[in-house]
Order: sequence, then C-alpha cells, then structure tokens
Amino acid sequence: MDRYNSKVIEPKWQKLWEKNNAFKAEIDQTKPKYYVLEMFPYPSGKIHMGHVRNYAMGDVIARYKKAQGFNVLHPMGWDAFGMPAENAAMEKKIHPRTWTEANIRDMKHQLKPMGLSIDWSRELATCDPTYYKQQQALFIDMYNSGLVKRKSSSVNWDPVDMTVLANEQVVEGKGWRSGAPVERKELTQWFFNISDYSEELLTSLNTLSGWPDKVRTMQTNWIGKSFGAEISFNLLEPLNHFKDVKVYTTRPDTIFGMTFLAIAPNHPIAEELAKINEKIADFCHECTNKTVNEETLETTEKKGFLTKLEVRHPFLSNKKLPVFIANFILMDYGTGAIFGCPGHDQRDFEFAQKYNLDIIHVFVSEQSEKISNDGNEKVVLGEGRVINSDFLDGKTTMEARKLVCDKLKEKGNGSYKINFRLRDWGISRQRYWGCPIPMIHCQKCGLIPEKKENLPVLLPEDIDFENPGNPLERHKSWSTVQCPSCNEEAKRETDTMDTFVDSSWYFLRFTSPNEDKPLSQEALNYWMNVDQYIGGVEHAILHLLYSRFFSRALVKTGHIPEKFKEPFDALFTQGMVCHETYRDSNGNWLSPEEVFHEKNGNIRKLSDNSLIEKGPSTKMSKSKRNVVDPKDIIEQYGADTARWFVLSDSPPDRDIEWTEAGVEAAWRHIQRVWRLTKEIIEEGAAASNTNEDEKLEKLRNQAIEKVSKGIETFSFNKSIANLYEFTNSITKSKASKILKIKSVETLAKLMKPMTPHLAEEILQMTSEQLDYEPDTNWPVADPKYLKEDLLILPIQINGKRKAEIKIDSSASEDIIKSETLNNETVKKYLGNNQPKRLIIVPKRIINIVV
RNA sequence: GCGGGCGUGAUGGAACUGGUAGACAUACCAGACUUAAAAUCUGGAGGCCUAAUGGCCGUGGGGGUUCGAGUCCCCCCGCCCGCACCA
Repeated sequence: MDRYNSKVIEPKWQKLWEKNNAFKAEIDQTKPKYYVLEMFPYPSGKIHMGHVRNYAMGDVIARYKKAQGFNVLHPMGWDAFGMPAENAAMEKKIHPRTWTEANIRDMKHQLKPMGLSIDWSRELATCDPTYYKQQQALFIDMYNSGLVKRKSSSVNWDPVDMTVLANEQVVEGKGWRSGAPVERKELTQWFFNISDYSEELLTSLNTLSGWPDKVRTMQTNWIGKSFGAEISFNLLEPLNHFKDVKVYTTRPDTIFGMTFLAIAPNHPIAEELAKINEKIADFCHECTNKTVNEETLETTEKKGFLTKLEVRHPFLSNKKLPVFIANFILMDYGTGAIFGCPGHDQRDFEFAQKYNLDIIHVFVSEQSEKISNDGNEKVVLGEGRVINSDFLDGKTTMEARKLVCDKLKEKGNGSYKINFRLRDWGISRQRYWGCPIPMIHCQKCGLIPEKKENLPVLLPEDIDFENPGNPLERHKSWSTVQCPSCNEEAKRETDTMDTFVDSSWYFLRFTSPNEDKPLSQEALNYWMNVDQYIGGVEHAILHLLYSRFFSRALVKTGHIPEKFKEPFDALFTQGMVCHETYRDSNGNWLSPEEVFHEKNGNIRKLSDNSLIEKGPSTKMSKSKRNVVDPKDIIEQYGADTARWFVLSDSPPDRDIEWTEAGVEAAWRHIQRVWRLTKEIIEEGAAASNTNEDEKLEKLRNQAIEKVSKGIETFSFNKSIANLYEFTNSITKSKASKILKIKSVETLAKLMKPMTPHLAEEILQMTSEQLDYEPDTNWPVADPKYLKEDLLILPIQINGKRKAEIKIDSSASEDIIKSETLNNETVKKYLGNNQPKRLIIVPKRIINIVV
C-alpha cells in the first residue's frame, strides 16, 4: 500500500494554489470580508517553531472563514528595522540592508512550504522606502496636529562605544559590548503624546469584548489610573526659590501617619541640593547612574539620604518632618515626591526600619485589629477605621480620604488629583537602522518638518559601523540640508523612530500596500477592522497599546475614519513553543540532535555516549540550544504533519512542548487518514445497513458541530481530538460504502484548515468516487442529529457517584424521580429510609442525600 | 519589587456557565500479523486494598462555602510572561 508522500503532494497543491491566485484578496462588495492577521515577524533569518505555530493558527482561521464564504484578507510582511541588523553590521561587516533583505528572502523560502493561504502580493517590509515614506508623512501630520513633542529624558549611555544602549544591552550595569559601566545621560528626544489619551485608551478597553480579559487587565494596570490628592508641604526654611514640596498620594487618609517625606534623586530640589553639597551630589549620581529600567529600580536595595530640609505637616503646625532623597522614588510618576507612612505601606515601612523612623498606625482593619494591639511593628494594608488622626478619628478610610482633600482645598495646600502611570511614548532612537524622523533643525526658523514632496527622507547607504557612535550623526553630507523655509544651511534630525512606530500601522497599510499615499479610504472601508489578530502575549502591553494610540492619532489627522480607532476586533494570544534542555557533565548546552534517549529514560550524548542531564523545558532559544528547525521537520514529515502537531497537543493560548513522539503521532494520523480513504474507495460495496448508516451519519454531523465549535473558540486542540475520534469512528463503522466516502469527505473538509494539502488530495479522490467537482465549502451539521434521545444520568449518593439510569431525554421530573428511587443501588443505600433530599439537575445528574 | 498568567495520570491535555475527573493523543503492557524487527491492527490501564463484587484515596499544598468543587472564596508554594530602547 502506498503512502501519503508529502514531498510530492504538498508542492503539487502549492503550485496549483499559486497558479490560480487562490489567496489573492480583492475588494468584492458582494461578499462579507474577513481580515485575519498574525503579528508580522522580525526577519532574523530563520523561521522558528513559534512562527510555525502562530501562522498555523492564523491559517486555520483564514481557511475556515474562506470555506464559509468570506472574502478573506490574510497578508504577511516584515518588521524589518531594528537593532539586530546593526549588530550584524558591526560583527559581520554586512550592511544592515543587505543583511535584512537576505534574511527576508531566506525566511520567505522557509515559510512557503508551509502552504499558508497568504496573499503574497501584499507583502511589505517596514525598511522599504515606499513604506517609511508614508510613515514620515504620517509623522509630519501628527506633528502638525500637536501629537508630537520634544522633551528631555534619560538614556543608558555607553561612554566607550559612545552609544545609547537598549535595556537588554545593559548587563549587570555594564555595556554588553564594551563592558564599561553604563551612565545615565539626559537627551532631548521626540515623544508622542500618548498620555493625552490615557483616559480614552482606558475607557475604550471596555469595548474590546473580543480581547482576552488578561490583556485588558494588563493594559488597565499599565495605564494605571489612580484617584488621590496632591499635597504641598511647606519647607520650614525655603531653599532658594523652592518654598514647598508637592506630593502625590493615593492615600491622603493616612496623612497623620506620615513620618517623613522623600523625593526622587533627580527631583529639582535634590538637584539644587546637589549643587551645594558634594555628598548629596554623590548620592544622587549613584542613584541615577543605574539602568533606566523600572525593574532594576524596584529590586535594588532601598536607600535614602537625610537632607537638612524639613517640612511642616499640613494639619499639625508644630510637627516637623525630615526630607529624604530616596532611590526608589520615580521622577516620572506623580510629582516625584511622596510622604512616607510606614504604618501602612510596605516600602515605607522597610525604609523607616532602616533609618529608625517612627511608625504610626492611623487606621485599624477588622482583620488586623490585633496587630495594632501588640506593639505596632506591622504594616496594616487595605481599608479600615481611622485612629490617631485628629478630626478623622472614627471615620472609615474611604470617608477620610474625601475629608482630607476637602480640608486641604479649604486651606489652599492641596486638592483632589487623578493620576496616570502611563508615560509619553519616547520614539527617538539614536540609531541608523530605523525610519528617519523627517524634521529639520534650522538656526533661524527652529524646527521645521521636511516638505512632503521631498519624502522619503532616505537613509544614506554609505555608512560605516567602524567608529563609535551613531552613523547618521557622523554623516555630515546627509545631515546637512537646506532649510525648507529659509533655504539657509540647516541640520537634519539624526534620530530615527522606535520600531514600535513601524508596527503601529502596518495592519492598515496591508489594506492598500502599494498606494502612493499612506492609506486608501476605499480599501480601509472595505477591509478594516482586523477581525482576528493573533500573536504572543509578550506584546500584550506595548505593541497593542501603541497601535491603539496610533489609530487615534490617525483619526485625528484624518487618515482613518473614527470607526477604526480600535483596529483589532478580536485578539488571541498564543503560547510559546518549548522543548526540554540538555546539558553535559561540563554544563554545556546540547541540541536535541546531539543526544539520544534510551528506553530506560537515560539520555546520552551521541558523540561519546556520556550521560546527559535533562533540564527543564523552556522556550526554544539559541542560547539553550533547544531549538528544532521547522525546515527539518517539514522536510522529514511534511508541512501538514508540522501544522497538525503544533495545533494538536496544547490549548493554543498555553505553551506547547515540542516532542519527537508528538510529531510522529501527527505523522501517523496523516498516513492513517490517507490509508483509510484508499481502503474505503477500494473496498467492495457492502450490503446497506440502515442502522449502521444512521449511526455513522449521526457521528458525522456531531463531528461537524464539534470541530466547527473548536475552531470558533480557538480550541484547535479539541477540534483535533474530535477529528481523531471521528477517524476512529469511520474506521470501525460497518456503514455502506457511499456513506463512508461521504464521511471521509467530511473528515477532509474538517481537516482542511489544519492539513490543507492532504485534504485537497482526499477531496479529489472522493469527488471522483461521488462523480462531482470537489466541493470545499464548510459542511453544515443537520440539527436533527445533534440531540440525544436517550440520556445516561449518573446518580450520586451524598455527592459520590454510585449508579446511573438510562432515561428518555423528554422524561418529566416525576418519572426521573420514580426511576431513581426504583434503582437497585439506590434502594440498597436507602434501606427503609426516605431520602433527606433529592436533587435533580435536568439532563445532568441526580444527587440523593441520605 | 510591581502587574498578568499557569499548575489535572508516567507525559501533553479533556471536563460548556459548580454536576460522571482523566475524552483524545503519547509513553507503557498484552495479543494478532511476521523467520524476526519495524509498520499496521485489536485490547488493557489514575493510585492503593480485594480472588472477585466492591471499597478507599486522588486535579501543586493547607483551609472554607455547597447536596455536590479541577471549577467559587482565603492563605501558601512552584513555574512562566511583561516592566516603557529586544522585537
């Protein structure tokens, strides 16, 4: 018996699809559209299993919707700007463009054999001038609409390489390449005013019902709206022009528990003090010389510096409070200063213990009443009833918050304040390989946007990475230009844009990728929104939040209609692809090809037979060498097998464990379906058996229902389990040949989104048998086969399953009751007693309490 | 540190809104076919006790709500993701 030969069959269908332009998406007003999009990849040069999983999922949706009659848009492109190209340029002396373009070619070659239903005519790369030209036009419009600003912010500075470092390039406080201690440097940079949209981005999350709750929660917390108070504390003795310190707090109700005040090391007052006190200067320098990264800040030891300044408590005129400069206060959040209440804040508590400050409790909560009785050494969190607080005593903490704010307002040294954690989006990058910011600095005219007719501002090709610093900054003939306004010599902006800008509108551009303006209204109106967006959770906040902001910016600049301000109707976040890790006795990581598994569970190294230690399964990564190359898998087993496997074993939103055994199971199933089809076609016509036919027909319809539901709910693993079951059913069925062929045909149609090549091949075979053109429409279940006439109801006695009864689904409760009480097992348990309670959950279960 | 998520047999997982825990698949065991192996097919199987019928235990750990908890609530443990210049 011959086998399903993926090497022959898969290319055959792929060629046919290509010849027929099967996946070309064109506007067709007579059909409903469906836009499915997977997050476009960074062209690293190699497709990895994560991509395969991502695109396999997207393809299931695309092919499913297409079979249902939708006009499907399923495009692909490249997130092609970014640091790795510059790193390659430095390490391998290849131009970033050469490197990137070669990678795109390679990855496309690796992607093609997967047989994805992608409209390649819409392919785009963000590093292509035709793309970034339009992005520059958008930037200029945003600039003119007041969505862009410049302000100072700090960066990680490598003093040896004379370059700005990304957070990931800072390893233990040192530059990854130079090893020099990283400094913090203030630069004037470009920002998008995303914080103007904090409220809007927050409230609109409610409209995103197609998004996972977890992503909406994460964005909510990231935006971080809080209700609190801004309080000014008067300095006992003014410091130059500084007369008070403004503090933002969400807990004004704990004001009487305040025992110190702390300001950020880069707070203006701290900077003022640093000018006159060397020790303070040193301390501030030490604090601010860390990475500009919140995680480092939060996990480093809390330190403070006691200044000579003191502030007055707003309600206790003779209470003086010390002012600290503390390394855990963020200048970017609130006012860059806090009041410390060690009795009710964990961080303040630790700080107070370290510096021997008073700990005053000003409220008790029901659960923690005893804490306040036994010596005041604990932090009481949450809400409660106020104590030790003058006019607030006896109030709830909620009431106290309002009272304090009212009183402060009356006294003129405070007010209610709503605060957001979300900061403006810094888009400046001091790098070559990004979209140039189309702005010109003119001595006379100031900042001027480049004229639109001069776009794109092309990246110069003749650059070198031999010298430290930014190649654009060094490239004088490129950066020297005429001012568009006064024609005097001026300087081009040398910052390029954050790559998140590129990815904030590519999904819009896909609707009209070749237009010589940013977007086409006709195409937008037909194709938008993205009906289903699929990508990793790691993008839950930044990419998705920036895209939501960018859409609003494009509404404001008139590029897209208001109705597309939330561009992604539904979002799905898929899990990672993991593999076990292996280490030899020297602690070196080994790749899966370098080891073999023995039957007894031992793992040995192929080269010298030495015993290998199995590590935990982690995300496939180069550094741990636990990568399986999709290319090898597709060559060995075929695309259908690879696709089937990545969809089969785990729920799509969870991590999947790549196993050799799993792939083989997938391969066996492909072979089995193929063989089954052949066998059915070749078998003689059996005498018809109505009963058997009816049974199979019922299973066929149930399979349609279950598999469709699985796809609709992104439970591909369940659809696949149902397809295994249906395959088993057909194999065992004694139904007539014609019905078995019909069943195999349905099986192929249901499998087609996952294994399109196999499905096409089978449909061709079955249609020859049934003597009609292959029909690839999605099958529809007949509802009459979906209801069960006879139910098996389990009977529990005291919550434990003891028996079951078979009963007609239309049976009344009385009948169920009498049947239950007549059951032998039930009688045995009841004896002569009456049941205490009899609970009948319709169509589910019966529980008897005895 | 903060924010989000996950935890079920030997393994990946299933169990719709609180209602038969372990579908489906893998590994394993037995049988058929074979000179043999592979492939394929058939069957078995959560753990413990029992000859069997049956009983007890069991969804990371501890407690709670309920007639009934993998699912809801509280506390704890472990792992993963994000933390604003990786993409």
